[in-house]
Amino acid sequence: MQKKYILEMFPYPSGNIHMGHVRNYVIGDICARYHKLKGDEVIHPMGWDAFGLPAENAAIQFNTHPQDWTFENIKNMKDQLKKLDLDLDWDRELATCNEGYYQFQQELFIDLYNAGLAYKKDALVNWDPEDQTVLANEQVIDGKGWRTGALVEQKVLSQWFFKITNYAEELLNDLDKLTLWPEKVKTMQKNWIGKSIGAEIEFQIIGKDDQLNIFTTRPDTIYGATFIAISVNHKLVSKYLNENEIEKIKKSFSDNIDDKEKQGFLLNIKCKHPILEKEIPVYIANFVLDNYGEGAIFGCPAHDERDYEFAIKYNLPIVKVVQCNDSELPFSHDGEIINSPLLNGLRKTEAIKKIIEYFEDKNIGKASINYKLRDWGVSRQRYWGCPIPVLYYEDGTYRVLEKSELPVLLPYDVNLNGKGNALLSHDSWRKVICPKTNKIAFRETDTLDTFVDSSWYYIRFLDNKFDKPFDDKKVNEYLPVDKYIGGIEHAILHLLYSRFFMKALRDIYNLSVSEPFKQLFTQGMITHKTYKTQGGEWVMPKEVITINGELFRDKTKEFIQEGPSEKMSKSKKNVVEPDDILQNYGIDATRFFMISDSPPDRELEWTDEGIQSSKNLVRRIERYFSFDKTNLKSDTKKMVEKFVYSIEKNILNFSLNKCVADIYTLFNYLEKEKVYLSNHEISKKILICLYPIVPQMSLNLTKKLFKSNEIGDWPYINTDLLLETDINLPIQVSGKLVTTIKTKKGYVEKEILESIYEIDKIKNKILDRKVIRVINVQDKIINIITN
RNA sequence: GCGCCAGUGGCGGAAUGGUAGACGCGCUGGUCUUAGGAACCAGUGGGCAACCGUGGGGGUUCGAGUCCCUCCUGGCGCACCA
Repeated sequence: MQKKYILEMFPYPSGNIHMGHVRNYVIGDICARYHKLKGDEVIHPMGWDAFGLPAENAAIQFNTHPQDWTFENIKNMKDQLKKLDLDLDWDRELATCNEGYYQFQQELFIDLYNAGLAYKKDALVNWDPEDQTVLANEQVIDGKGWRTGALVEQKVLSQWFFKITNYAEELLNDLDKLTLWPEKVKTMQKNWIGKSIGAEIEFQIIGKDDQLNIFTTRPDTIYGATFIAISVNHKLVSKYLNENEIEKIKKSFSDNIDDKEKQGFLLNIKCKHPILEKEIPVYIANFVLDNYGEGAIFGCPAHDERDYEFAIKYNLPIVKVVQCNDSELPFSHDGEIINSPLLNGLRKTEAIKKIIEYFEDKNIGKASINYKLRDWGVSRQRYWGCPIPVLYYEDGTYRVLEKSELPVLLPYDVNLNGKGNALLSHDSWRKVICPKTNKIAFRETDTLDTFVDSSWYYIRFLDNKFDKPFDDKKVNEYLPVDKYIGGIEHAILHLLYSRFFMKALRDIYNLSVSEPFKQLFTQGMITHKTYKTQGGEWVMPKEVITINGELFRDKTKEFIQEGPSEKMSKSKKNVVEPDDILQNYGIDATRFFMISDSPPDRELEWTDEGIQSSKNLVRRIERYFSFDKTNLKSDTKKMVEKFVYSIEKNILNFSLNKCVADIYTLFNYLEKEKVYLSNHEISKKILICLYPIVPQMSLNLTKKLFKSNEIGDWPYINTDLLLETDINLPIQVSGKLVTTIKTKKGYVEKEILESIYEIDKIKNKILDRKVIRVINVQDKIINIITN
C-alpha cells in the first residue's frame, strides 16, 4: 500500500467559502478519491488558517470578539464544505488559533531560538500611525495603510526574526529537485532569493580610520571606478553628518517626484581607489539600496547604466575599461579588458578571478556571495496571533521561556479599539512574576506573523493530538506532501517559508525530509463577466436579467452594461455564491463544471451556459442508466477499457478537463450505438471512473443498479483491449494528405502500396510524375514522394 | 528595462514530429412534445472550386501547431539587487 498525502491550502475562515475554494477543493478531492480507489493510504486533511487581522477588524466593526467571530465562521464554512461532498479526514482538523495548535508553535519558536535561528534586532518597519501597528508590506498600498488610509511611516522597532538566510543556498539549490513544481513558481523563488556572485572590496576613507565595504558583481571593472555612492541609511553617514542634515537629504529624496531620477549629495570625505593612487568622491545617492549588499557601491559609469546616468548628471569622469565603441556606452556586456594594467586582454570571467586573487593577496577584498533574501521578520503588533513566548525584565533584558512554561495563552478579555495592540494595554496579562528569578517581568506583546502558522500545519495534520509539535516517525513516513494544490498567489511567501521550516525542523529534530511538497499544483482563478449600472455601480450577476437581448437590473429595471470577464471579486460583485449554485444545480453538476471548460491550472470563466450544460450531463448520465435492458456491441468492452485508461491518465496529469471530454465521448458512443448496460459488470467500471469526479451520482447509481453501497476498486486495465487492429491509414503524396484507407495493423508495405496506386485520387496526383521515395511509418502514415 | 509563459474556428479548448480543430459551448435546420433551465436527429474553420488554413517571416525535416532562429502581440512576475 502506497501512502498519498494530498493537501489543499487551508482557508482563512473569512465567513463563507467562495468559488475559488470550490475549484481548489474539488480538484484535490478528485485526486484523493482516485487514490483511495487505487487502494492507496490517503491522507486528505482540512483545517483553518485562523489567526489574522480580519478577525480583529471584524471584531471592532461588529462589536464581537475575534475568537467568537472566527469560530462562528469556521462552523459556517465547515457546513459549506460538507455540502460539497468532499472526502476529507475531518478527524485531522485543526485551527491555528486553538491552544492545541499554537502552544506547539511556541515550542517550535523555542527550538528555533535555541538553534540560533530566531533572534531579535532593531529593524525598519511599516508603521501605521492611526492604527498604532506595524503593517506587512502587502498591507501598504501606495504608501498608505490599507485600512486607515494613513500615510505609513518607516519606524525602527525591536523585532523578532527567523534566520531564513542561513538556508538561502539550500533553498535555491533544492529548487532543482522539485521536478513536479511549476517552472514559474521556481523561477519566482529563485529571483526572490536573488543570489549574486562577486566580491567585497574595502575602500579606505582618506585621513580617517574608516573604511567602506562594497559588494560588486563586476570587480573586473574596478579600474573604471570614479565615484562611490552609499545609502542615506548607511551606518557611516551619521558619523559625518548631523541629524538635521540627514533629515534634509531624506526629505529631498522622498520629495523627488520621479523616484527613478538619480539624486546625490556629495560628502566631505574621499576614498582611496584600492589599486590606483587616486582619490574618488563619495556621494549619498537615492538609488543605492540600504538593504542589499553593504548599502554602498562603487560607480563605474562606463559599464553600468545607473552609474552612467549618475555620472552624466554630476559631471563625473567616465573611464572605459572594457573594449567597446563610445556609442555603446554604458557597455555592460562581456568584452576585452583595457586600461587596467593587471587585467588587460582578459575577458570578464578570468579578469574577475584574477582581480579577486589580487585583492585577497593584498588583504583588501575577497570573493563574496550576496542574496536578496533577507531574514524573516515575524513580530506583529497584533492581538489575534500566536503569542511569542518571551519575558522582559525591567532592566531591558529578556528571557525566552522554556517548554515547561508553555503555553502562553491569549487572554480572552481584551479591549479592542483598533488603536494598537490590545495585549499591550492588558496589564494583568502582561505583567507577571518570573518564576525563575522572582523578578517583575512583562510578556512579549507581539504575536507571530500568521505565515508562521501555515509554515508547519501540514506536519501537524499527521497527528493533530500529539503532545509534541509532531511525531517524527510519522513525519519521516508521510512527508513530503505528494500533491499540494492551491493558488499561485502563495508562490513565494508561504511556499518559501514552509520550505525553510521543513529544513530547519529537519536539522533540529534530525528528520529525513528536506522538502515539504513533492508536487505543487497551482489552480487558475475563476472569472466572470462584470456588470455595471449607468451610474457606475457594480451589480451582481444574479441581479441581471435579459429582456430582448438587453440587460437590466431585475428590481429597478436600470439598464446594465456588460464588462469584460475578470477575476471574481467582492469589490466588483462579479461573484456567484456556492450555496446558490449548489441549491440550483446540485453538487454533481457543480463539480463537473469546476473541471469542464479549462485545464485546472488556467482560468475558468463562469457562465450560465457552462453550469447548465454540466447539469444536463448529469441528467443525461442518470437517464442513460435508467433503462433496464442490456445490449452490448462487439466493441463495447474496448471502448470502456479505453475510457478507464484515459480517465486514469488524465486524473494523474491533472488534465481534468479531458476527463470530462472522455465522459462525453463514452456516452456519445453508448447512446449512438444504442448500447445498454444496466447492471452489467461494465456499468460498474464506468461508475468507478465517475466516482472521483461525481461521487454522489456514482454512489446513487451503484446502489440502484447493484444494490450495493460499495463502489469497488479501480479497474485493472486490460491493455490488450487497448490495441487497435483496424486503423485508418493516412496517405500523403509529397507530404500532403490525399486520402485515408482502412486497413489492419501490421499490414505488409508492398501489398498495401499496390492497392494505394489503384486509388483514383492517388493516381491523379502521381500521373506524370515519378515516385522517388516512399516513406512508410508502419501503422501510422504512408508518404509517397514524387519529383 | 529584465525574466517566465502563452498566441489554434464565433468562444473554452484537444492534438508521443505523422489525418489540425477531440470534447464542450454557441449557432443553423429539422423531429417530438406530459411546452422544458428539456430531449432527439443532421450540420457547423474558410472558399463555388482547385485549394487555403495553428500571430508574422525565415529554417531543419519525406512530413512542423509541435523543433530552431527572428519579429509582433498578450498575460504574469520582478523591478535602480550594483
